[in-house]
This record gives sequence, C-alpha cells and structure tokens, in this order.
Amino acid sequence: MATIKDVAARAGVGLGTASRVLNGSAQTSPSSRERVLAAAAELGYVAHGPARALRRTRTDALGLLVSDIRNPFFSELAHAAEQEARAHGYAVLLANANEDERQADDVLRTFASQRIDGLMLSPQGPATPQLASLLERDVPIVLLNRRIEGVDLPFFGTDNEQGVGLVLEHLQRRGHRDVAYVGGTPTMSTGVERARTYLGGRAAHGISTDDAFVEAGDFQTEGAAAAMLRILDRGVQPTAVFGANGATTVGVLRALRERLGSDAAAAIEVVSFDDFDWFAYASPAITAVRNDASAIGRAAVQGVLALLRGEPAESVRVATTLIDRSGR
Amino acid sequence: MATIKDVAARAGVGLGTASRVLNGSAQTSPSSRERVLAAAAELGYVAHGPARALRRTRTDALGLLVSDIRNPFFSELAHAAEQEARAHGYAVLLANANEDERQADDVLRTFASQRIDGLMLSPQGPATPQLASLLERDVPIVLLNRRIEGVDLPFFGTDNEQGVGLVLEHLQRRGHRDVAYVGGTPTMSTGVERARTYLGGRAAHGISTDDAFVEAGDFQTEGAAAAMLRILDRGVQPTAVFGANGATTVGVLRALRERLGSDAAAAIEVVSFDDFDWFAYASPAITAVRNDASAIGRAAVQGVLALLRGEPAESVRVATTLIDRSGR
DNA sequence: TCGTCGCGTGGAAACGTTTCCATGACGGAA
DNA sequence: TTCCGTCATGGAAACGTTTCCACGCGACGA
Repeated sequence: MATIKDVAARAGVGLGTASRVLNGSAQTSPSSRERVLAAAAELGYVAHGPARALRRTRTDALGLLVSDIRNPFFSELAHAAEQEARAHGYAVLLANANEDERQADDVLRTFASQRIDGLMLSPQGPATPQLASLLERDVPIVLLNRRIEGVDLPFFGTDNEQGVGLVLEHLQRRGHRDVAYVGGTPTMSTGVERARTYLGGRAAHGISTDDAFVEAGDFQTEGAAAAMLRILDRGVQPTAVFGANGATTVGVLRALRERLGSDAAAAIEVVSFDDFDWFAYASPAITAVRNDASAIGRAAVQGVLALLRGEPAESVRVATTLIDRSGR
Repeated sequence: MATIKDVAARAGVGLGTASRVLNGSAQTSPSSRERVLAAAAELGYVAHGPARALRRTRTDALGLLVSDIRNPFFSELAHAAEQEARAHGYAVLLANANEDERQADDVLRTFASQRIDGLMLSPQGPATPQLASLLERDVPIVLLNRRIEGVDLPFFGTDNEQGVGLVLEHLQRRGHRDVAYVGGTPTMSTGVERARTYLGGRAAHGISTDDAFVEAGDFQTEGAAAAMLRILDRGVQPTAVFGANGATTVGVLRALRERLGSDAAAAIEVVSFDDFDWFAYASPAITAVRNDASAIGRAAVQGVLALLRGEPAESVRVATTLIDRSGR
C-alpha cells in the first residue's frame, strides 16, 4: 500500500512538497507538481483517510440518523442529502434507529467515535445521553422533521400547518362533512401539529367536529389500521378519511378494504399527508399532500454546513403541495 | 476533548494499562481496571476512531454501494445489512451511484480512502478503475444482484430462474396466452437472465411466442412505460403483462392507464418481478414475485465477514415466493 | 555590492491510538 | 537464601498524514 512517503521518494521531492501538491494547499513549482502527480498516479496512491482525519481534526463526514431508511420519505431525503453533501466534498454516514431509542444512542456513540463533523438527526424521542454529549462538544446538529422537547436546534421539516390547511380546503371544496381522521403518535411534534391544525380547522371548513370520527394511531401501518377499525366499529359513516402520514394512509386503506370490501371502500375518498407515486394507481383515489423530502434533505445539509462555517443556520419549513386525484 | 492520556492520568495508571483496560485485550488488575473505567466515564471519554483505525490498520466499517437507495429493494437490503453488520460490530457506509458509472467510481475512491474493511457492491456496469484498484489491494468484495463480466466474485442475489418459473406457472394456471413482456436493461445480468428464462419458457407454458408482445425497457419507470406503449401501438391485445422489475411494473401501469383508460386497464392482469406492499391496493390486481431483499442483505454481510476471516464465501441465490393477488 | 524580500522546499513535530518490549514485584521451588 | 517464572505495568515506537519552522536561493531596490 503506497504512502505519501513513497510518492515523495518516487517524485524525488520532500514529504512536505508532496503533501502540498496533493492538497493544492500552497505554492509549489510546476516541475515538482508535475512529478508528484505522476508518481501518485503510477503508484495508485490513495490518501489514508483516517490518518488525514487524525491530523486535521476533521473528517469531512456528516452523520445522518433516520428512524427507518425503508420509509420512502427518509430514503428520498437521504438520497438528496448525500448528493448535496457530495457536491460540497462531504460524505454522509447513514444509520437507522428503527424507532428505537437505545439503538439511536448506540449509533450516536459510533458517530461520536468516528468524529463526524456534523449531524442530521430525526429524533426518536427526548434527548439521549449521547446526544447531550455531542451537544457538549459543539458538534453542529440539525433536526429533521421532528423536534426535541427542551432542545433548541435548527429544524428542517415539513410545514405541517400549511399542509393540513391544503387538506382542509380540499375537503371543503369536495363538500365532505363526515370526515374520519386517523392521527399520528400523540407524543411526536409532527403528530401534535397535524392533529391540532386539523381538529381546530374543522369547524371553519364545514367539517363535523364529532370526535367519534377521530382516533390516534402511531404513524405505522398496523396501528393506523387498528385505529381506522375502531372508528368504523362505532357505526359512523365517513365519506372521506384523512391519514396523518403515508404509513397511516396505507393502514387506512387496509382497514377500509377489510371491513367494507373493495367496492364500498372505493366510494370513500382518502386523503393522505405524504404522497407516494403509486397513489395514482390505487383504488379508492387518493389525494395527497406532497412532502418535498429532497428539499428538506438538501436544506438540512446546507444548514449543517453553515453551522460548520460558524454561521447561524435558519430553520426551514418546506411548503407542501396538494396532489388532487379526486377527479377521476 | 478527553484523550486516553487524560484517562490514564486521571486513573493514575500508564498509557498502556488504560488502553488494555478499555479494549479488554490483556490481563489487568481489578484495581486498575476499575479506576480506568471510572475515569473514562467521568471524562466522557470516547475513543478517537480515526486514530484507532490508523494504528490497527482496520476500520470495522463495510461499504455498501447501491444504485439508488430510493429503490425499495435496496432500502430494505440496506436496512437488513446495517442491522446484521451492527450485530457483528461493524458499521456500514452507504452510498448511491444513481445508476451512474462515474459517480460509482467516485464513491469507490472515497471508500478506498476511508480504508473500509470490505465492500458490498451492486455494480452499475463493467469493472471500473477504482474497483480494479480495490481488488488489487485484496479488499473483500461481494456483488449484489448483478454480476460483472469477467470478474469472479461471490454473488448474493435473487434466483431469477426460479422466480420467472413461478411467473410462468402462474400465467399458465390462469390460462393466459397473449402475454406482453416488458423487460429490463439488456446489458445487465439480471435483465438477461429474466428475459432468457421467460422467453425460453413461454412455449412450454402455453404462452404465445409472438415477439410482438416483447419489448426491452431499462428497469426504470419511464423507459418501461415507453416500451409498453410501443407494444400496445402494434395493435396486439394482451390479457396479461409481465414487468421485469418493480419500477418496470409501475411504468406498465402508467402506460396501460394512459392508453386504455383505467377501466379497460383494470381488466388486464399485471404480474411483477419484485413485490411492493401497495400492490395489494392497486387496480388492476398485481401478482408479484417477492424478492427477499433482507435475506440478501444479511447473507451479503455474512459473506464479506467470512472473507475477512479468510474463509471462502459461497454465493447465495435467494429463492422468491409468489404473491398471488389475481383472485380478487 | 549588499541587504532584503519572497518563494519553494525539506524535515521535524504532532495528532490519538495500539502494541511491543523491558522492568519490577512477587511467589514458589530448590 | 537464591533463582526462575508469571504477571501487571509503564512507556517508547509506530501507524500516515498535515503543518509549522527554518533554510537556501534568486531577484530586486538602494
């Protein structure tokens, strides 16, 4: 394995000169520049990242901790974040927490040990010990999509109020009165914001405020299906259902089909916070609020990089758009 | 930032003893063990990964290069691989190639610089310079899902023959004769294997061998939709369509709906290689061959770890299962 | 002609670990 | 008592970089 020492020797220059050429850091004579580059190419030299990180006290790596990469929202976000980071010369270390606080802490310990330069975090719950320790070290951290109680960090996520507003308007436009709402986890900031905005906006948009139409889920398919079944079991007859996120909507679909059969289910309009491409092919028709995960991912990277430069990072709430598929 | 030197000083022991305790490597007296651990806890000591990697010449990190993490097959695979690796004390560095050979090479260079201990790779095309360079250094490498011409590496992927066989049997059982086939990229091993098995098996399963029903796509939604349109434009009337992967099937759905309208489209049975959960909610009904991405991810990690231990790694072809949704 | 300046250069030091080697203490056998 | 082996220990060396510092050399102005 060739080291920079080998490169320097082969080029007939000193260690320092080789390093300077390879990093383009300082002035070097054209002749040594040329010879060093030639030597490096001949030897297939690849700088030893860890050694370089050790000496420079930075790694050019950002950590990205999401709850579950299988969630399309996060995989799109991760993809965009990686592209954006790469464009700025940073690598992204991706890890899953599986909605598990212990695993999240474990990952943070690994990140800390790797000495990542910055962190993008979709929190699982309250602040954990490892997070606190990273904060102490002044590692730049931004939050994705969920907030953490008591911790004031730049936030990059969806504009829930605006998105729910679009849904309320759509439901009113379509003349729905009896609308079921399957919400998210009541302890998560996203769940709270969406529920508050929706429930509070019902009256102004001609939607029944009967709480028999409302159940909380857990942002997972299973829990949402169960919640939907509880609503149906009360004997109410919604003409539309609003699911608080993508997985919730899938659970709603499953429950409707299971309890009513696919024909009766097709008569119900389903509205989703979070859009999936395949909604276009589903029956019943699904109207959705599209959540620009790519924009969030890019903005989050830019936020971390700003913090790294010592500038303040402004929180960003990305606006959503309504994909209306009710007209079919 | 506390170093191991600080820990040793605070514990009143030498550098070596501190290191030995923290790594549990050699015999240490209970008293110094206790004091070192206490000191480390008090200082919030976290070992410096890069320094440790420098000295040990290994990083306990595996690289995973996929074409696009937004593809559910890969996100499931990546998730499983990360869990498996973590269970064995390894971290996974994930990167996307975006189906772009140059970007893939770029990522490999980064991986090489990070000195990953092993690599799991879903190749974009033929062997690239950086891959060759990694091979030279004897970095353990396994292939995911696609093979590389002329390079003999352990392979972990779907059993395409077996999967296509399930599809052929299903089509025969359902009595389809006029079946359209939208294939994948003809240069990729997966595309070739699936096409060869399907085309060769048609006659034996009572399926028309008229090549007017066959078009190649590119494993992407856009290209598949275009291919499907070309078939329909020939004036043939398939009663079923077989899409060579998940994205292809989505393109097929789009084309059918666009050209025939959703009612006529619903009368056509669509069969997919790759299953998505939402297929259950789609119209027309979609029967699919389920591809166990998690099993592939886990097996690939185990393969790399075997290579790292100096053992041979046996290629694995994971069997698929048929999810029959045609009975609705 | 001489001092000064700037530029390119070589090499030592440092980054934080792990591991090797030598040392001292201690206990048991002779 | 003496000798040897065992065991825990401290510290130096090494891993591959980058960066700082000092030096030599040519050009330039006085």
